Amino acid sequence: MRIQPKHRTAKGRARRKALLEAAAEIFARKGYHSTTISEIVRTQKVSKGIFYWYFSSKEELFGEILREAISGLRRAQAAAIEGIDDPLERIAAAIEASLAYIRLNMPMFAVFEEALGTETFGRIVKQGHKKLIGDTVAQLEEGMRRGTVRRGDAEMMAHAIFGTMSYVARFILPFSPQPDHAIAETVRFCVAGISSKPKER
Amino acid sequence: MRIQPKHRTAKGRARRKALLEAAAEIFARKGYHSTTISEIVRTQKVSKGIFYWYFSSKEELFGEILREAISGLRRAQAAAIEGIDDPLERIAAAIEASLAYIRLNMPMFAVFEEALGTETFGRIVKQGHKKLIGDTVAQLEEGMRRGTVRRGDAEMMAHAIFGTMSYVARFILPFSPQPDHAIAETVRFCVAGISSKPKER
Amino acid sequence: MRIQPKHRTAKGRARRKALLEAAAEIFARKGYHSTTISEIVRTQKVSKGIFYWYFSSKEELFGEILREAISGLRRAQAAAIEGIDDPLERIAAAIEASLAYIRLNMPMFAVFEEALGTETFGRIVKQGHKKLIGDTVAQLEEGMRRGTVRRGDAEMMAHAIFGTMSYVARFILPFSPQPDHAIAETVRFCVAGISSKPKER
Amino acid sequence: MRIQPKHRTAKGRARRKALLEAAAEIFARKGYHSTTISEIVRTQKVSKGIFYWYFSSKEELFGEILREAISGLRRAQAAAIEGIDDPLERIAAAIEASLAYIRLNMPMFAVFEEALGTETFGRIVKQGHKKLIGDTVAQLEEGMRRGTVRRGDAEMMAHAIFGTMSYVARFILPFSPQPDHAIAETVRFCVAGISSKPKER
DNA sequence: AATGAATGAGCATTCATTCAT
DNA sequence: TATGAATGAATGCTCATTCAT
Repeated sequence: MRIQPKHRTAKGRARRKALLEAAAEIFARKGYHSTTISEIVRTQKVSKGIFYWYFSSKEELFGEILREAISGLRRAQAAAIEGIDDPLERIAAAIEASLAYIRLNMPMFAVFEEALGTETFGRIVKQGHKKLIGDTVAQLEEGMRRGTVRRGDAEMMAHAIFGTMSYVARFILPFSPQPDHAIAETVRFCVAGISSKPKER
Repeated sequence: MRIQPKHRTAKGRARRKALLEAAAEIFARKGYHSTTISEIVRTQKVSKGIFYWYFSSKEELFGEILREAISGLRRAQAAAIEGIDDPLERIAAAIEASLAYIRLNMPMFAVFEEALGTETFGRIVKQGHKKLIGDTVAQLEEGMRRGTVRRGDAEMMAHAIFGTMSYVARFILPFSPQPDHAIAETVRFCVAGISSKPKER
Repeated sequence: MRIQPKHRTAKGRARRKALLEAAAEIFARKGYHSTTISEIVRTQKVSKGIFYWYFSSKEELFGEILREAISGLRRAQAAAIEGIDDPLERIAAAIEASLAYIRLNMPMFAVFEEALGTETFGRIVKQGHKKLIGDTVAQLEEGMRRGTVRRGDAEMMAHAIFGTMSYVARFILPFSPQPDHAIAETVRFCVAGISSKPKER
Repeated sequence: MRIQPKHRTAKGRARRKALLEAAAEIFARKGYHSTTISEIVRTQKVSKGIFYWYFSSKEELFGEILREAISGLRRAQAAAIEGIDDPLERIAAAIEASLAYIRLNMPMFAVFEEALGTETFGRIVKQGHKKLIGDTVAQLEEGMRRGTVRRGDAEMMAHAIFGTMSYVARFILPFSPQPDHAIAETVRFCVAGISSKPKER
């Protein structure tokens, strides 16, 4: 996929980044199909041709954005759980961090579903997905061993958490007047859903 | 929006329905943009012109499918909770019924996200959404009053439930070797997330 | 390649034929690459979209023209030699008929060379070529058996005849003030090149 | 047409030559239109801008290659006939030399036809053509005077010879397992086609 | 009701050429 | 000389929609 070792000058790198970010924003707002190269370059006031100097196709661009979004999320989660010992708390922290990350950095997540349906992007999304789920499953199993997480199908739990999280990030947070409250409630819901202890936390 | 006052004959109604169902199937499989009128009519071996005799536009067709999917889901939920008294159990039953319904009847749900992003369909989906959430909120509040549901933001809980549910329906059920297990685990997760009692159910 | 059993009405068939002929003429004049769909449809004063109702691509169109040109030439040759017994005379008649055919019906032959170089069309041209050469080789071998054609590499002779012929058709006939003279001279040259007898004919 | 008065340094001249040769090879392989400046410069690992330092346009570059190919052919022919007295033998020698020359030095000849069709290059090719034909006509007329070449239209004979030759060079030699045999057969065919004597040579 | 034909705006992509450094 | 960046016109093709019959 990576063919060209170009884009050497600072100006070039800046332009590429600007195009990438503009594209991410428009993709997030309109979806893959409704986003046109024309619109992307128009926001940067450059010619259409230059797009193809920096990206080999619309498809490749979208793939890059997708991959970056996923790996950014994983990094955010990894950073959030560092130094926390209890698996339940790690999961809570990861959820919180994920929601914050998605909210701040990536309206892009909205396009995941559309991408999932396609031949080309489905694989990318599914791969990222699998990794994210795997991360959570590891925590859950550790929690079950320690007794803080109720016994059950760890993978299904991870999916449920992910589903809740991605839904809230996309449909609630962007419109919520008190996003922090929404985040806290979501964490509470998920933790209650997997905890072995009565309620509370 | 436009309710066609035509299509009086039985043959006409049958044709319209056939087109609608063919369209739903293709939309679900390929998404809104990648579905073409050409393909829809091809499956029915009719000319493209005839499509515009039965539907005024691609948009209108999709809207109709969307609305039907949502109202079908609501009907399924309503039927499922009938005769059950405890709100927690009603919710559990509704989740179960919803998952079953989506699984059987509506790959269409996969296109919701794509629709949400658009100017035109976003409203439709959001409206249906609001109703579905409202249904659940009513149950939750009743449960809080009765003490079976833990105190908290009922709307956020409803959202969390809906998020989990729609995620599982789309990404887990279609690929799961034991869908019934997946449904049961999902119900368990959600109920645990809102229940005021220790664990169980 | 043939997918659609459409183009059913007389008007449709007429339009397709008109587009095909217009395309053949422009291809012949400008070559494959320099011919645009825009120009083809412009000559018929129809929209660009309609081109794709009748042809699935520029490539397919060109292939069809190519195949038709080749098979037309073979038919012309076959018709010309009918009823002639002596192989040498058959060849002479075939050359004459070919030149006449190409001159009248097919400036298209000019594009053969361009086509030969391409991945896609090379095969088509080569196939037709092979058949045409095979036809001539058969005559030559018969002539060698009967003693009217000098012994030698029949295939190379056939190639030489074909080369002379196609060159004359493309570069001489279109500009010659006396095409019949040019045709006669070409026949004379080829016959002399393969004949076993002194000069004459 | 434009003779560049620059490119004084040895390095510059070398670069120009390298680009020219790379271009010739690609033109020959892919044809004029399918050859891009990008590809040409890529083979030399230089930037696209530099191309326009050495050549004023793609067109000019191609014209230069065309002219060089033609004059090279004429030189090869002239060298081949030197010291031979009989016109028939001179022609035979010229054909042989031409075929060898084209085979070794110039896959470029394949692009002649494509060039012929264009406004811009047609003139160049035709001019070179005329000279080559003129050379042969002179020999033929001398041969007719001396009685070794049969009476007839010398120009048409020259064309026929050229046609055979260019066809063989392009379509037979590159694929022939015994090119020398093919060359000999071609010479035999042409000589027989113009000779006044029975057969032989 | 139904069809084949037709439209036209729009899209991703390519490429010869020019420019600033 | 040399480069990476930029331009802009053009191209093949798609597709929702309309029309004449």
